[in-house]
Amino acid sequence: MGAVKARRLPRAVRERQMLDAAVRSFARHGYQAASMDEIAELAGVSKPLVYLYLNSKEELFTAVIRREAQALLAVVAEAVVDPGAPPDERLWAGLLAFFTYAAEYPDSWTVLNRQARTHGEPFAGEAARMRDEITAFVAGLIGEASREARGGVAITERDVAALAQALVGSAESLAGWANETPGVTAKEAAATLMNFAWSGLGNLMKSERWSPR
Amino acid sequence: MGAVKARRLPRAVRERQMLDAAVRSFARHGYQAASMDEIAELAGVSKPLVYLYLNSKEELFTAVIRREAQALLAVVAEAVVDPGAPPDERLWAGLLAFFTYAAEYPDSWTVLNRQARTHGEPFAGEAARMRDEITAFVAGLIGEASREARGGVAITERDVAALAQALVGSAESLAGWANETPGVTAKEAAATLMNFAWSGLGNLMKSERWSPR
Amino acid sequence: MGAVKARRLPRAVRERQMLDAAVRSFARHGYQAASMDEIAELAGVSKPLVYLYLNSKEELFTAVIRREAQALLAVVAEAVVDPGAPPDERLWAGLLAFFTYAAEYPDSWTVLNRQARTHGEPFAGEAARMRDEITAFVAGLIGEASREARGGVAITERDVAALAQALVGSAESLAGWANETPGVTAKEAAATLMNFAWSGLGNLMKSERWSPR
Amino acid sequence: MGAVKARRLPRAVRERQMLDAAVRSFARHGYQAASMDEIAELAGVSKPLVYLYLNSKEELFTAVIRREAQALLAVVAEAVVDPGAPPDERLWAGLLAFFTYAAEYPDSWTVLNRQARTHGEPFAGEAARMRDEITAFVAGLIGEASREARGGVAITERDVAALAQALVGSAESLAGWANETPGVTAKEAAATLMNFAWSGLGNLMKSERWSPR
DNA sequence: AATGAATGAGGTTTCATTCAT
DNA sequence: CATGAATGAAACCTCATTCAT
Repeated sequence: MGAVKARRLPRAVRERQMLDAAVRSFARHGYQAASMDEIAELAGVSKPLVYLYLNSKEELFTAVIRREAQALLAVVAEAVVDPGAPPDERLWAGLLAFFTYAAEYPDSWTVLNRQARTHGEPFAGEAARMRDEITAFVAGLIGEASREARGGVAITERDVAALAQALVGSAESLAGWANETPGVTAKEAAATLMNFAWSGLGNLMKSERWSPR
Repeated sequence: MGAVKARRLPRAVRERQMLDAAVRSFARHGYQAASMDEIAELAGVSKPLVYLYLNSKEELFTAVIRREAQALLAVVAEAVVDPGAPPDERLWAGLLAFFTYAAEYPDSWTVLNRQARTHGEPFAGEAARMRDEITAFVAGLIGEASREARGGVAITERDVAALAQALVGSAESLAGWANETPGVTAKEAAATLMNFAWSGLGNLMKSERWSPR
Repeated sequence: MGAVKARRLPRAVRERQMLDAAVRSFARHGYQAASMDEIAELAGVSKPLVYLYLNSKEELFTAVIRREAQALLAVVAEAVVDPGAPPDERLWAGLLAFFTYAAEYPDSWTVLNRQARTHGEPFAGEAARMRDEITAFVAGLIGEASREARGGVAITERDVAALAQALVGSAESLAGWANETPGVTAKEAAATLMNFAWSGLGNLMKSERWSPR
Repeated sequence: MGAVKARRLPRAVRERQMLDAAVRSFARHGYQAASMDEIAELAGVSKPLVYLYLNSKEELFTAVIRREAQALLAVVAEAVVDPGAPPDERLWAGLLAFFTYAAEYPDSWTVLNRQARTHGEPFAGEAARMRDEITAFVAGLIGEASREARGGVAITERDVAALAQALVGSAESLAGWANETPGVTAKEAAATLMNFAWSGLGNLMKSERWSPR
């Protein structure tokens, strides 16, 4: 009567169902507006079971953020794994992987980029950790490129950090735009960003700087 | 000496106090977690007065978003007003105004950039309207620059839109980073972004494009 | 600006406006749902003035009931004033006056018949007083008729009271029905009731009683 | 000994308790003045459970009206079930059942006759449906009697409707009077009404009509 | 392993009523 | 005389969370 009952599933399976449901719910309604009732129903289990496995709404959200962050990081890390490749190719691979992920799992991306960062501690911290990791990776690439660019001036570490922030921000913004603009592929978004960013970085390193007046 | 408690103020004054309080509260806790109780207390009035003037939590948040969006737009618009100036100088002026605003009114910026966009309709739409306006302005500058760059290849409208998204995203990201990194000035953030972005755009127009492999 | 200001009217006039507004509001929304705000606005005055003159919502409602009850009683009393006329003609005149009043002032009738009786003390008591007066008058007529009917059996006082209740209830019900059935006149309603009631009473007095089995 | 507090009852039982409590509360205070807090307490449960099962105050009141209307209708219908009996005996049985119900469940009767009809849509409509059903049944009996009365004049359908309204109004009024007058039995009230009404109807059919002047 | 039954705590909203001019 | 400004109190409703089976 009612839903088909799938009883006695192993814990790991049940937990995955719950986290999947939670991702959807948190992405659509936000942390506060998402209700444990809806999540349990989406997951096809009763509420007490959610509590038995995930303990509280806060822990559930944290678990969601952690899992999704790991997934995104894994996808990107896998793409950029070749340490011998030149930095621009590694950046390209990473961007492609990132835009593909954002397009393929929009709820996951929404949770990471919007909900987690918007709803204070401890969620923001959890999300920041992942973002920092990506930013640090990007900063590494920029530093690498700057060291390879002979004859250029040195770039301070803070400059590198700032540039990485800018690049990551571009990617985040483009991901949102790509997701809501019909017909924009991950590849196209990545290409736009490479053109925009890498040339700018290149000039920077050749010390062709822009200055006011 | 100095009224400790100023009672019977005219409506306009009270409304401003309430909106100020609401900006703080929404920025710190988010739309849902902010309580009308706290907002009323921050504003130094009773809850019913907030409802008498602003009608509901939703309308209050909407009013906040509208007021803050207007304020940000006004500041930027004022900075870029000179239509005779070259596009890079106008962009520079706009960025400087923007980073200054974000640094000076971090709660306002948080509400616009995080809370409004994260909490669904009708708030997201209200915030999107403002962001679109800024993005359109940036796109205008990019288009202008592209037309001035002789010998370059044409840039499609979608390219321009994408680049504007990227640039705006960079600015948003840098604003957040500047606000939480001690010692970073608005001018510095703006300079980083100009170097990063404008040169990239310049190369783009000279059709020095990056392409994979 | 806004409403035309009619200032400095004599108190009696203002009070009448307020009571008129209150009758409408109480009839339409009921005692609780009617708001002092709406009543003040309907009356074209500010809320504090309502309180200055009528003191509280409860007193306002009481004043309304009293005024309307007086008005209805006055109308009926005026109709049945001729003490020399036979009881059936006096009843007829009273019914006609009553149905006419209910049709002409439906809000007043609603307040008296529904709202006052439904909302507990002290309102129910106030309305009961008026209803009792009418019922007593009807009982008087019945008693009179019964004494005139020679050869009949005596009717106990309680029978008379019960019959008066029945007759008054018929009238109340018919008034509601007449008001919501298009094309039914006060005269028609009164005629139906006379036919129904007076003959029944007549038979009763001739002791042609109905009994079960 | 004997569970002082019976916890974890099945839903159906709890729902009944809640409806019972609501009948009491609505009868005593009216729809608006009755508080969900009091109803929950009367029912011996917490407020959230009331909402879980009945959804809202409005739905609760509607459910109450429906249940009580069904109960009253059922009682009356059961009494008049014999279609072979002559109309006066069927009326007598129905009246007896009705007065008995009103005496035995005064809160239910108050809710149906006063509160539901006084508090606007959708409650009034719900109550009107039941009253219309009863009125239609009475009208049927009157029509039946009129057809049986040979030699009389035809009674128009509107006359029949009006007479039914009058008879039902009598019954309502007498029920209230009986309930608040000590020592009046249901049988007595029913007898008074039969004497009053049936003879009047009889005369009507013999066309012994009362007319003014 | 899984759930129907139940609630404490807190949120938004409304309204009669008063103060100070 | 008249009112704009202001509030205490209480209502409806929701939700994360737990108990008992």
